Amino acid sequence: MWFRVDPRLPTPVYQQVVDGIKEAVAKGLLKPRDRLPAVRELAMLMMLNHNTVAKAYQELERERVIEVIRGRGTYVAAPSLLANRSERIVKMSETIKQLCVEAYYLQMTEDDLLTLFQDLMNEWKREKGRNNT
Amino acid sequence: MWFRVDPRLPTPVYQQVVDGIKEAVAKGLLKPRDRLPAVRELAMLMMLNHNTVAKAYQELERERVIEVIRGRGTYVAAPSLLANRSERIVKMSETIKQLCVEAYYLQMTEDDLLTLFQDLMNEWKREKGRNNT
Amino acid sequence: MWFRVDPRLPTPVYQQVVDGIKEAVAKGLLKPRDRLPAVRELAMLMMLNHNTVAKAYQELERERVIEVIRGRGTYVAAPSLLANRSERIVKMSETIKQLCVEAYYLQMTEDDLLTLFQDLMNEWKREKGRNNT
Amino acid sequence: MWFRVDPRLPTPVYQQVVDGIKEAVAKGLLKPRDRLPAVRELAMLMMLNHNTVAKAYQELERERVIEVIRGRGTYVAAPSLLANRSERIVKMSETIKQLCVEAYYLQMTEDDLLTLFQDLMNEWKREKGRNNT
DNA sequence: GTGGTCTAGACCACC
DNA sequence: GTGGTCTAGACCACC
Repeated sequence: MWFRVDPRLPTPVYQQVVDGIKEAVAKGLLKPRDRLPAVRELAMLMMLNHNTVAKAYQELERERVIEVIRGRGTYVAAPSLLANRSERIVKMSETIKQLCVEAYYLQMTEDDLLTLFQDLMNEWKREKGRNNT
Repeated sequence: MWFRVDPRLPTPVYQQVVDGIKEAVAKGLLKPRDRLPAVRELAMLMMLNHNTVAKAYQELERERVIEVIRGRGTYVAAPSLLANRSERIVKMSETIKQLCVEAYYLQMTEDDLLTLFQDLMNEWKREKGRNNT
Repeated sequence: MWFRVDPRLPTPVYQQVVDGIKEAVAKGLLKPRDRLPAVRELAMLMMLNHNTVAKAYQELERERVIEVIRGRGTYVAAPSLLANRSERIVKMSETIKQLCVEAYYLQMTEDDLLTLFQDLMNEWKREKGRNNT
Repeated sequence: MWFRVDPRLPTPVYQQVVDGIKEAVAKGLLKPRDRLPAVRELAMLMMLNHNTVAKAYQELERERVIEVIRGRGTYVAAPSLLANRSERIVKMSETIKQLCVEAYYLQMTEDDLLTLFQDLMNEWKREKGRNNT
């Protein structure tokens, strides 16, 4: 499977499934039109109840990450853009602010943070490249 | 007060208090040795149950953000370094990865993200400068 | 074809076929005694499983919208009146009530709703006129 | 209670709860800031499982009809407006179109439909007036 | 007391 | 085979 789930974490299991699949799509491990495992199949593989996986799939469908075709199966959706530019920037800014607070408590300098950020972006880009060829 | 709390958000109220105070400290609005309001005082000001504020203070003390001196009051702690370098990098990397996933779904290019990141870091630095003079 | 079908919608595909054909008949695009495509033909045209189309035709026959004559084909039925006046009013009232609830949440005033209703009724009438000449 | 639920209907029970509460709010039986029964309380009253009611409440929160404050209770939300004018008109038009199709099959004339519509709107207005005084 | 999550297991509509 | 719903019952975090 493309991700793991740990029931001991405070994050609900169904949310971990949502995050895991979103990450796999973002990385290019799952591409638009790819078929996802059936609800009960994924539940079996990950040792979860089918209701938990169903809830994750429903949430992913609501976020337009996947498309559920009843009686047929579940597929990765074509990318779609909902929010406008300014809304997107507000959202990203919020996440970046949290990053800065975290960096403060880990006593990283602004330069350390910027360097780490650039390194990881490059690695991320490379990984996506590998998955797309 | 240095932050706001919204009970309707899915984030627990006590966690919002924790995050708000950590952010105020990171921004320099609250400095080491500054005194925080008493539990019941802050609860009154923010219209919260005092148990909620008490729980937040306990969590902040556990994270060594504040120091509670019984009978004397609650103070912002001097900065301390707990994790070692590699642990710190692992933690930050996890947060940055989440940032990349979020950026993917908002269809931001790597360049847009990097630019936004640099802009916000500069703004953050300026704001800290203002609070420290 | 006189309508479209989207398997991703929560409405079952066979129901979309039923609704589409009923709408085409109501608009006068299909008139009594017009011949409908054979099940497998319509299935091919709309890229559907023939079982799905067969189920839709069965439902339409049950509602007396179409008539299936074995070995001959499928035809739009002559209009017939099943329910009595009071039952009809109860049914329409239920639908109108849902309309009012929806209007409330879209914050439309009664006047806006009435105006929109009258406009659409006129447009509907004109469209039917065009199809009947 | 302000509505009924029938498990034999094809509409899922949790959806009937959603519709029932939305209707009660639209009619003014429930007003902003009113407290709803606790999940388990409503479940008991309506002879449903608490999970079913919880699912309904979550859906209502997503649609911004109610606000859930964890650990405290559930309240009717202040009215909010999300869609813009043209989107709202598109949505209402879709519902009105369905109304016209239904009217055709019940062989109501346009005049009958308009009269019925106006009558029900007046009744609806009166009922809301009663609940608001 | 409040809502949220999860498993187990049954039943159902749809394709 | 596919996803969706529902009950029963347990456990949990939060206020």
